[in-house]
Amino acid sequence: MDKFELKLDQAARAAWMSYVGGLTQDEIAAQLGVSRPGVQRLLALARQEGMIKVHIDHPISTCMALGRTLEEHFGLAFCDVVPAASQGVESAAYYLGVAAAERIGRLVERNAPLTLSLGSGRSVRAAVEALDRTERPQHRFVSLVGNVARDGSANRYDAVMLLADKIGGQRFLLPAPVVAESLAEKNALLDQRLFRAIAEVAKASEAAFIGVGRIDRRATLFQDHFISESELEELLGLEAVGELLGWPLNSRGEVIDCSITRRVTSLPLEHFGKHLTVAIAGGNDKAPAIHAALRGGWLKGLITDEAAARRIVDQLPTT
Amino acid sequence: MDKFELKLDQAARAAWMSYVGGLTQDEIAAQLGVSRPGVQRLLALARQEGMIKVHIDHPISTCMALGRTLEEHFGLAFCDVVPAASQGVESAAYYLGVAAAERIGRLVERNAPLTLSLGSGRSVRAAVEALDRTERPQHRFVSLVGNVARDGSANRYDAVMLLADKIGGQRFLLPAPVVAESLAEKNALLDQRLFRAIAEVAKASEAAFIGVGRIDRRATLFQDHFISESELEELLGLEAVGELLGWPLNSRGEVIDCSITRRVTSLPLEHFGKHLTVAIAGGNDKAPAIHAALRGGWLKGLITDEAAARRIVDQLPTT
DNA sequence: TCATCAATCGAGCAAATGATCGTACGGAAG
DNA sequence: CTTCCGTACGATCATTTGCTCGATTGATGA
Repeated sequence: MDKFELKLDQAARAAWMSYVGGLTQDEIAAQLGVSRPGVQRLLALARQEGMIKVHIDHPISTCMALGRTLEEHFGLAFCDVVPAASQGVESAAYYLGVAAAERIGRLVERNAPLTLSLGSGRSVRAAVEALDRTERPQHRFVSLVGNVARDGSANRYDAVMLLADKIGGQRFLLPAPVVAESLAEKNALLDQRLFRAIAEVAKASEAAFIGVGRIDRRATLFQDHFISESELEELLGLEAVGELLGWPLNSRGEVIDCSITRRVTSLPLEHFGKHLTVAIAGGNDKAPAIHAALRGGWLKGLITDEAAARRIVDQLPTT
Repeated sequence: MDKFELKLDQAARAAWMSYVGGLTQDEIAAQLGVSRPGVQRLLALARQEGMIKVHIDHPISTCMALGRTLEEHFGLAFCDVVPAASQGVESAAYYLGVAAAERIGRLVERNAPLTLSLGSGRSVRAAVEALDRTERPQHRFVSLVGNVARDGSANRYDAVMLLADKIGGQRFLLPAPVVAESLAEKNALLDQRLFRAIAEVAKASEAAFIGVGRIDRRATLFQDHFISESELEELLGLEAVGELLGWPLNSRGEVIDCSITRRVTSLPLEHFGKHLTVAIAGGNDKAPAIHAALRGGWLKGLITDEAAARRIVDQLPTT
């Protein structure tokens, strides 16, 4: 056992004494024969290494009720609703990420090989960041959207690399922009053998965790220059309210046919009919986009927050 | 939803924000619109109601190694070793109780009807106290030792009542002292229809969680006046080192035949051959008694602490 | 309607925790 | 063997949490 493993062992013991035994850091220090700040560091290490699993074993009724309503109305396999965070976009993504990590964790813990696909987005990334490490080299992870921005840099919200690092599986990335410059460029990309091979892996995946994009000036598609200002206006003019994997949707959840749609390089949404397609998205501002995705019937699972869930539920026809 | 349920809901939300979201109590107070001490009270309520489940997802190597050694040497289905507590008997029982509650919880969570039997003892009681509530009215819980002390009061360490309250199952208590005043009294008790009915339920149980008693002046049998001082000396003279369900054992784990043994009203240990019989006991002083029970082959599972485990392992023949 | 009692609240204080900074130690390289 | 760099430690300080006590509010009974 090397030094780091000894450290982890001691951190586990300190964590056990603190969280289970209810001892103070001073008490633990006395028993382990280290200083009080040393115990503090051991506990911090235990938290950082993801050893401490906290589960709140009591449903929050309002979140549960919202989730049940959305499951029933849209025929979802599940809908997890986390408490709303009112402190900024990062912490909202973190809450969603923790809940999503629990779902992803349950899928990847099995031994039979699994092919899992990921979209992009801040919440999808947060989910992978919140996921604990494990060793399942038999699994495969594949990107559903291109991981290259228009300037050639990697997509900042792509998480397949990190997921494969954590779980040890094979990784399949799309070296392409989500929206091509032209129809010719898109066709050239789709014709590439690498592209077709990755598309086949994606089609074979059992589950997909994806974000939901909004269509406004803060949309990633616009901010990362995949579409121009005039194209944004075109989408808004066609009443686009959101996007899934780059495909723009109107409020009924229909993919809008326009010049942008023809240049999207992602696998068409129709291919995901048999997948467990799970969206990870929340926030008041995202509610219209999430609602559209639900109405379009593209989703089998949803991980959202209270703010978005409430806003969607408020707009459902009453029965 | 009544006021207490609203309170529990709010406590769950505060707990989620604190333990999962990592927010401070001031931050939670701002979001929930209550005072900071109010949040502190909500978190205290959440802890008191057992909503917060903490699991340390990393083994402590020394505990694990001791457990594996004892499993292999004595052919146990499992051996859980918790870190030693050095702060007094109550906290040692608490550590053992938490680990045992996890095992009991896994058994009772199933839906198929289960019959579970319990011995008595401080650690058995601590296990039931640490167990979370659930609703399984189809289960049955039965006492393995009489729940009546010599003066007619209820056994202070009997936990079947509490267990049945928490899980909602049927309860079968033995209205008898663990050691009768005389052989005639014992025979009269065993002849009672109620007694025989409860004994049949106990025989039908799949698992039994029992304590291990010591034989010295601090033994419960002596302190609660089931045996006299001269009888204690008799047991010590016969080299009794421990007891299971009132049955005294020598260091080889054999039940000692003597005047006390003939008056014990519990089900004889031979009846438990096919049960998952799990002892919950720890502490340096209990090590000889636990070791005797192991050598006698009476146990299929053990939940102990590091101090006891190390002392037993140190006495095993080396190979 | 008023008085009393119980429950809950928040201010404030003590205890516990989280983090920073200066120092020391160990290992590696020259 | 010496020097330098990186890591870890403990003292100390700032922040957070746990708890107590006095005050307030609400409910119940006369």
